[in-house]
Amino acid sequence: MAEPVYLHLALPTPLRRRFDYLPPEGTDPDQVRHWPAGIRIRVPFGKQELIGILLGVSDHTHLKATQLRPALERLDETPLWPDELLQLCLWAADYYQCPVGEALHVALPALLRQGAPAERVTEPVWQLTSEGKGLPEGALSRAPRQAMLLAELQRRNQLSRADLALLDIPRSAVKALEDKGLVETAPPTPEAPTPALLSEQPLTLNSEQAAAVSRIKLKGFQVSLLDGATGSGKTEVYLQAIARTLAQGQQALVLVPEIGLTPQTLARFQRRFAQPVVALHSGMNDRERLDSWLQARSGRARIVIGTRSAIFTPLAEPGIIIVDEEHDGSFKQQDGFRYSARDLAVMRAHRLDIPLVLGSATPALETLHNAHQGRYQHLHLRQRAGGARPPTVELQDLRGVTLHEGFSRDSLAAIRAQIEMGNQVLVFLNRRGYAPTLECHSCGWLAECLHCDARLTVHQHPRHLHCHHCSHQRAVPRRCPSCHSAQLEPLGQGTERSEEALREAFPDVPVIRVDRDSTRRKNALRDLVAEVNKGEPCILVGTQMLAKGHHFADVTLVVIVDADAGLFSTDFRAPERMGQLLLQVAGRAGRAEKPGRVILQSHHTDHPLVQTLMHAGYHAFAETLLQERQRAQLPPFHHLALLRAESSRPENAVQFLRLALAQAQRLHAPDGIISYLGPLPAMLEKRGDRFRYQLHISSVARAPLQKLLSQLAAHLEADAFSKRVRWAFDVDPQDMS
DNA sequence: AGCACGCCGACT
DNA sequence: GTCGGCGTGCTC
Repeated sequence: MAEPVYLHLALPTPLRRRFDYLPPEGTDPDQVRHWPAGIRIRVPFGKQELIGILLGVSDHTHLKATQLRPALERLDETPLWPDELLQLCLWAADYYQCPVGEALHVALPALLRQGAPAERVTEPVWQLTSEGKGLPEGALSRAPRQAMLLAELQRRNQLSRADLALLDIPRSAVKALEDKGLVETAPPTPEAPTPALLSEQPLTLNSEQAAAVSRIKLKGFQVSLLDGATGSGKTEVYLQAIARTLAQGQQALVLVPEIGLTPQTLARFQRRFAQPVVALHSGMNDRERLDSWLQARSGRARIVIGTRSAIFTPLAEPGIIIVDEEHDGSFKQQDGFRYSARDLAVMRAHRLDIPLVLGSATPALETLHNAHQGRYQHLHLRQRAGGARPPTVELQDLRGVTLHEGFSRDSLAAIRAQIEMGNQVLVFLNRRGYAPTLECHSCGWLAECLHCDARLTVHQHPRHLHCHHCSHQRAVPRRCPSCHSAQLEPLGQGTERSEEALREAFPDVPVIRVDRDSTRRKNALRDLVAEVNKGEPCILVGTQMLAKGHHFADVTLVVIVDADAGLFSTDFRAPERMGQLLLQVAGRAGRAEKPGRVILQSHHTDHPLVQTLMHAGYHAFAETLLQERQRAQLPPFHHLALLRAESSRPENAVQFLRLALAQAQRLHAPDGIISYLGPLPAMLEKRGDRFRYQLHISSVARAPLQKLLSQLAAHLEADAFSKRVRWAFDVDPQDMS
């Protein structure tokens, strides 16, 4: 009789264990022995059924025969990931101290998690009818979406549903052309390789851009930091580096920040390359995401552009990875599997032995440090492409100055001057809503959230109080709940209030607010951006949504209402983020021939960090911060991990962390290598009725920290007390809140 | 995480 | 007399 054989599976549970099963009933053990890692297996689990990932097969198990149950079904013929990517996921689960099953789960498109077949469903495609082909160019000028569809079909013959989504062409436009008899559906033609590489001429590079492209390797591992101010033409460098990769028959993976994946970004790649481009982002439905994923895996898609989780896209012939705006916080997942897509990109490129480009105008301190250490190649783009001049930046000292709804008289005058000259103005304020809180003028009562340690934000459209931390909402009280006075006043500035104030001050120009609330509707942001890009004078008021991924060529003045947020935070990364955000916003001005001007309103104009940023620039600013980090033994000089715990009972979370600290100290006594801090309350101690605390573990070296975390995780999981709290590690935390 | 079991308060 | 609150325990 054949030796018994056991399946070792990763299951989507928070348990840090692998689960062993018997092969499904009726399978031949000698065949099962050859099942590859990375296929999905459906199994019974308690009273439920789960889909697990096969990690391996062996003739050993630590369990007794009575404890084992047979698996139900093998779901895949071939592994879902190439071995390279499965290994990367396993490495990441270990590095970020996340249960393997959860990590592998996050790395899969939703439909595959649910058991859908890993095959493309062949959908019909749209093509022109003979009547449609006869139409002259520039027809249907009164229906721009339909005209765009027509133009695309004339250029590319056929468009799939995914192509339409990528080009942002609504189904209504397709339907309209079908009804007119200009467009018809057809079965998809078998895939023919597109011979042409480019569908438009590349731009001429300036000397720095050309040098950058030539210094990016064609083959072999290399990390390049492409360090160039807004408008210096980083994207063109990416495009030309990608073109070389495509020319040698390989694919490109491009990661962009969450709100950076705009239709404009996609359109730029689509326009340039005659080869299939697919996107992967949160705005797509499950079917579209799976389709892009499968096209990347099969190698049909030659360029994959996606947000954070796209780092887990399988590629048939990977050739280059690009991470745009690499400093952006959205590359770090903030719950569950807390991975950094940028850091994993470095690891993946290394394991694939291919080049990686990290691009930013304001590189992360970690990245700059790596460049200084010679681990990354540092490529500078100092010239502004297209001859645009950098904006002039001036500080507006607010001390002792009368403010009109948050604006100084000088700022308002500057806005007026630009509007009168027919230009556009951008007002930046990183606070949505009307006012950050509601105060009783007679007794000092403040509107606070019942579920969090936070003030409620006043909103006017519609009028209500809103907690930005737990999404709790309440009506605005008419009288103070404490002293019954009617003198309740909104305190401080939000985007809604600035919008209102600017409308009153400038009744003749449109004031356009851009924040999460004003862009909730589908396509709202696109429509607002299109409106602004008509070039008519207007005032844009908005949050950091305005700072990323959008170009407003006619903006000549940027007013930053409050430059001080972040100077006095307890989060050690706050000043870095402040500097990056200010420069990103400032970069919106003066992109075209028109020179730009930036006004920074501040109560701390003589703060050394503000001074350095203003007068010496981002690199000197970053240098100062790096020196502070070194002195304070913070990242990137020391490595940091948090053990986070939360519970509806604060004493449970604190007690859990105390036990964890004691255990950690037994495993690795504090010495010159590892040190401990805490338990400390999180920045928002109570959030959504849960009390949150953290233990900081810092280490001079990676390896001992890694070893400690693995051992500690095993101990914690075995401890019965750990079941009373929600706990997780956050390795390389990006946000201390 | 799910999903069970298990023992104490306000309802038909 | 039951429905259901969430504490505790288990899942190959």
